[in-house]
Amino acid sequence: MTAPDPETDPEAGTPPADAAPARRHAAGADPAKRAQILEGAARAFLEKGFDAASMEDVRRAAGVSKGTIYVYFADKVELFEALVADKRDRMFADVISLLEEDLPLRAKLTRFGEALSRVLCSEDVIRAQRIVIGAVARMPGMGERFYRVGPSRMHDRLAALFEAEVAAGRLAVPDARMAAVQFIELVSAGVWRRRLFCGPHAGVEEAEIVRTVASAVELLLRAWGRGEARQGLDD
Amino acid sequence: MTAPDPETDPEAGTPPADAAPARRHAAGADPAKRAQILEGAARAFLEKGFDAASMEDVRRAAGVSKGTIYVYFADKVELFEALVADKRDRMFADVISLLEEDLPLRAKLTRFGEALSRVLCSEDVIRAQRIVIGAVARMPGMGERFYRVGPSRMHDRLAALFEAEVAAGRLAVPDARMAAVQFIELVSAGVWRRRLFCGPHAGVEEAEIVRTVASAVELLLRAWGRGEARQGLDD
Amino acid sequence: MTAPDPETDPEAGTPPADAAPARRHAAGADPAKRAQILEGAARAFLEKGFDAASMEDVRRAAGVSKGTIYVYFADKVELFEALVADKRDRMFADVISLLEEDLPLRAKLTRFGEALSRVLCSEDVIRAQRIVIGAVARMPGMGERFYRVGPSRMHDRLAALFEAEVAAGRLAVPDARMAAVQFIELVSAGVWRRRLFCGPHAGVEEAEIVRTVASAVELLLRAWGRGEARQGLDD
Amino acid sequence: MTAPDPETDPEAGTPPADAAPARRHAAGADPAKRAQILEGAARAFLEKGFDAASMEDVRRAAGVSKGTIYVYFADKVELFEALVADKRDRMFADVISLLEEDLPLRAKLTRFGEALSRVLCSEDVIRAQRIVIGAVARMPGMGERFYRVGPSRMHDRLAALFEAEVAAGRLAVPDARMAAVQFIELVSAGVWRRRLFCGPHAGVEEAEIVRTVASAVELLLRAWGRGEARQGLDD
DNA sequence: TATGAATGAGATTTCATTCAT
DNA sequence: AATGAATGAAATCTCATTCAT
Repeated sequence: MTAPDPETDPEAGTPPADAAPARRHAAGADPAKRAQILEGAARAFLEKGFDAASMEDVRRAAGVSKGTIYVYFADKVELFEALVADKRDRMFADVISLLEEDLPLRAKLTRFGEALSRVLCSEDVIRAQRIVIGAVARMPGMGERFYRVGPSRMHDRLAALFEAEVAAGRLAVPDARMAAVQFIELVSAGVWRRRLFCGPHAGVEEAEIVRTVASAVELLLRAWGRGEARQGLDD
Repeated sequence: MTAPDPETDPEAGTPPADAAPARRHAAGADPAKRAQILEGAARAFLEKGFDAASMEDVRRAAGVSKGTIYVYFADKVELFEALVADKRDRMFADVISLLEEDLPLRAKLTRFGEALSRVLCSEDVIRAQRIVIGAVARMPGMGERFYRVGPSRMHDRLAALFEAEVAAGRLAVPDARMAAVQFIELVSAGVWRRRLFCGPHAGVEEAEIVRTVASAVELLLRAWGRGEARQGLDD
Repeated sequence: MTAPDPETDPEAGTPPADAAPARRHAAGADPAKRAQILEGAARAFLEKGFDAASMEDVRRAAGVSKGTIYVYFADKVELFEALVADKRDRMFADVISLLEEDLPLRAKLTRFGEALSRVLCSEDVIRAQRIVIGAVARMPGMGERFYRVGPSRMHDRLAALFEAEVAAGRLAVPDARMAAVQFIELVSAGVWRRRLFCGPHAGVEEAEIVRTVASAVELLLRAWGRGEARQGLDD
Repeated sequence: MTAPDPETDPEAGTPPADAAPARRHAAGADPAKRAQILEGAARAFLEKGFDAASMEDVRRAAGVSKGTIYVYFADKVELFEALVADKRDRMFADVISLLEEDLPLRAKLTRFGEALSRVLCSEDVIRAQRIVIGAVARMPGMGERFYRVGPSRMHDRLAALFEAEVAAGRLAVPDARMAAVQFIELVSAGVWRRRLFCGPHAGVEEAEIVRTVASAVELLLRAWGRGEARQGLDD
């Protein structure tokens, strides 16, 4: 389901780490060192951005030598792309899994919406998105992969859910994918975009997220909810 | 109404060109040359991004000498901020003015939504937004000003419109501002975010925008429309 | 006596200012404007040094346009050399004139020594000397002219005085010029060199100068004084 | 006695080269490379002066890359200050040591005076002094350190010697420090100052130095010498 | 003749990348 | 295989000088 996309998985092609209990890894093939570098890179890039962070910053944060970084990654761009690929997958998997839970529609949408909104608008993730967006001009492939693995996959899952609900007679959406896209937009309506452009506004956000998601759910159900899904809507 | 905010208007403070019938402009005060530099800067920055575009790129695109650029702008950051301030105001004013037109609600929302979505998702504006977002970490003020003059002002106008419609009995939204924020999010649902991360997908976008805006209007009216505003909704 | 050395007088060759009461001067020939530029240059160079002072600093201090400066002086170096030539002459003339006064030897040497030391060690003159010395590598002629017009001329005058005193039987120096050189060195012994390398030490200098000159006079007269010139020396 | 002043010793703080038997030096810690850079800097600065010599000149003279220079020295000023500190200490130590020799007063003063005068008036040292003096306005600390380590320390040593001679009945100076300052001024009387302002006058200097120092010694002893120290003075 | 906006060569400094150890 | 000192291209910015007005 979240099997690594060979095109985007930088580890593809390296011998399986456990093939032999070798004491020594081939050049650039020690997964622990690779992870260590990525961790340092994450710290350095998140703090300063892609251009402003120097390879020296990365080296210092990772605690390895510069030469080693270049054994594992061909250049700064490849390191950054690998880093994004790495974080990306982790980030979205958890949120998507919320859609698999067995809950009433309204509750499921609410939990999913809040989780997604919290993640997307958290300081670190906002910074990461800013950096990725800012780098799209120079690394177009990376942006597209990010979108495909993240938002786009989310749209697919949610659309499938909506189709099931339509089949079950609890929703009357004429276009499940459009509705899914709209819902995902609505759960961070006003918050995500603002956070992208503005610094964090001291702590107000959790309440805002709850309110925004509730409003998104209500808007959706009021427009397209049927049967039990309309319960509690003062019509 | 859209009078230039003195704090954000980069041209504010330059002596009026007609104070004296001087043929010669003061240093850094020739509006034509200033515009020429900004035009070159726009080309250079839009093509490569803030960091990747060098002042030499700007110079070449603008067709002036490096020294001249530094007569008009103290440094690269100031040049970029001036450029953003310059484009920003022009960009949003037109769209907002569509809300003043005398049209039925559904038509007005559709026209406004399409215009906004077209602007926000056009190649140049997307590039500009990517660069601004990518630069927020280093120039926080600029991002905030952009948001305030653009999206935020839009929210205000649309919320006012919704309140008037509520008073007129054509809408039943419980929270006009939330609804405004949601609508603005919906008119480019799925498109804006995708464009931020991905390159242009040759030509498909106009149709997508029309479809998306129509869906946004329907969702809103289906949920909160009253009286004549519900006409045409197959309930 | 202090007639302008044609080689060093930058005004040489310009038509006499009063030849005709012309309303308009030839290009670069208005002595008032020339003086105005030199005055501004003095302020700018004394404050920042030759390299650190920009022609813009000079222009601002002088209150003329850049173009005008270049009408009067071919380049920055020529301006500086003219400035030095200008100040130089004024500076030394007053001190030398003290040697012409009709006073007993001891008093004359004391007055002359103190005046010389005060001038040479005053903040502005120290700054000027630092700048000239620092510029010798690039403008060797200027340093030599400065030395010839200043210290060297001083040596000549004082040597002549000493010879007269020898003839009068009040001094027994075997080498009048050497004695003159020594005396001039002694009147600012320890002070001038220190001031060249160090910043001003709040106010202590006047007392130090008096003490130093007194000691210089005593040393000279104790070694070479004869007759009445030895009065007051506790032998 | 001439132990390096930690504040002014640029090599202080570098890890001892033998802490580990490492073949490889830490960044900016290879003394040979450091010396190579300083050597190049000396050539470049002595030839052109501080401002006129570019880092490119230094790089060329040193035969290293520009990046390497900036590994060893934070910027141009720090490089220059390190260079001055480096030469300064070497320069004065030798001369001062001459005062420790066991010789009759007259011979000791003569040898010391000639050595000092030769050093201070040699072409390279004169150039160095010009540059330091020219840079005092921008780097006041450096000028003061130069004076303290050089002339000022010299005054102290010589004053101590004079005091010992007074105690031994061979000198009757009323103020040993003043006499020391005077003597140091006298040994290069007329030469040092002239050299500061003027270029080298082919080879005449050695004879001039001998003559000047002899005259200085005679002046001092004639004024203040007692007992055996007066031998040879035709009174 | 005086002006000052424009010029562009050149200055200092940074940093992604390499390669001898 | 890992290291990190060295590299040098390229970036930003300054300023002496020119020339159209």
